[in-house]
Amino acid sequence: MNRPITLYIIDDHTLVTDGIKAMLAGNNSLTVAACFSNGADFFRGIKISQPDVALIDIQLPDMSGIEIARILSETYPQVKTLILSALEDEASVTAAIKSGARGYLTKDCPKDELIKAVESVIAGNIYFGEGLSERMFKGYLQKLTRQEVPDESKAILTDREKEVVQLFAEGLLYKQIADRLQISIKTVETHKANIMRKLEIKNTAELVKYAIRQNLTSL
Amino acid sequence: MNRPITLYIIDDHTLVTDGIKAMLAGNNSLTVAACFSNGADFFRGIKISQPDVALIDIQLPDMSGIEIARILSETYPQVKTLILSALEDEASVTAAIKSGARGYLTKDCPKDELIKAVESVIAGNIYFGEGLSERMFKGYLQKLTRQEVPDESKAILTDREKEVVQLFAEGLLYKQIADRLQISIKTVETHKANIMRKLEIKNTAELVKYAIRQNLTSL
DNA sequence: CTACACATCAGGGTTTTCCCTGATAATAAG
DNA sequence: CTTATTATCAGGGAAAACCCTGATGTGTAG
Repeated sequence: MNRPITLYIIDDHTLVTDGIKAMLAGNNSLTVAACFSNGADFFRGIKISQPDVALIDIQLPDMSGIEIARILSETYPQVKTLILSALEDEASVTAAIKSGARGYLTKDCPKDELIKAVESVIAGNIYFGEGLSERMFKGYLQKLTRQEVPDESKAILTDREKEVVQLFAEGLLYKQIADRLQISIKTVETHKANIMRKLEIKNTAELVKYAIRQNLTSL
Repeated sequence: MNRPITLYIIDDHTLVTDGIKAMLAGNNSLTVAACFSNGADFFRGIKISQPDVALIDIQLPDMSGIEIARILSETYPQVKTLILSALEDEASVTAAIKSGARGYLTKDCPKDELIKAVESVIAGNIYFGEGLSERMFKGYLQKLTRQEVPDESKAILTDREKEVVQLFAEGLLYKQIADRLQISIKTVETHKANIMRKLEIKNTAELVKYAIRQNLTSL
């Protein structure tokens, strides 16, 4: 028999990691080598030994799973990464692939799919849950080759723009932001417009949510 | 040996439900009788047969776990409810207890804690994860008995106002909200003003954050 | 019956935001 | 040296949001 496939899980929800471990307990072709609850711990761990596959939750306390996948694909390209997410929005999926991940699983996938996904990426394939593969992947590939996918995880915003986002997310008015940053209202307007264009969002509510996701403001 | 404790799980993440099922597979004092991925299915199921404990995720596609707990405590008070959440903010915890839930577990709790929690609520206790019990519960009790703290979880908002909050948090304009709710812009203005006064907030950013905390909109 | 909360709406004015078309300077990259 | 990016700013008008005062009908609890 072959050496079992080793798996690292990066997820801060013990119930999820324990659950996966329990599910794979009887499976001797797949073993959970280690679990990490945040990015920092994971990177410490991977220096010591590398798994075949890393199953990474997208939402982590210290950094985004996408960011981890990106770094991982550069530093340990032989480690296949699978992104695990509660959501299934196109932006996250495309961001996941752009980051170098080999697959995208939602937490509401059937348990068999997890095993299938792991075996699939080990075999060198890219795996997406069910209908997702066809529905999104083709369209995505077209976009990818043309470099026109806006990738939130990469945060194309400049430092100044991030400051502005943060202050908007704190609820400040244009005038107040202008005073705080010692610039004119017009400049704040320009920044806001640029931010909205870059993030492809249309209202302040989305801006606030973006700021929260990026840890620019607290909930 | 006693009849095993029966458990219903309400969570739309199959990985979580399957995980818990797998974890409890070898435990014969506790069995997962059924899993539901949304509130509607759950209420259909509970009409047929009632479990001892319902483990309810706070974020569900059709309604809040808090709302389910509230209804459940009124219609089937003998069913003990445990709220399962990814977050651990005070507002959610207090909301959980006010809704009639007997305990609050975060998804990053150790697996033993789940069993402990279930056994604890069956024994008639109220269970909170670790430090949470002392850190929050006492303060909460004080608030409850004195009714003098503006308690966000109490959500003094009317149903109509919650609808308005939700739509604002989705980024809709006054006009769009008016159209959606089939009322005039002036009425939307009134609702917004009342909401802001009640919540003691001064800007839309805070409103969005409130909506997110209350699960009225997604991040 | 009488409050009280709730949801509805109006007029009218002020403030803020949004949108458009511009411009300038500094700095970095090619 | 040219080009791109970033950060800065202006004018002017349209749209939206905000603020204040006030009103009506419908329930519901005492």
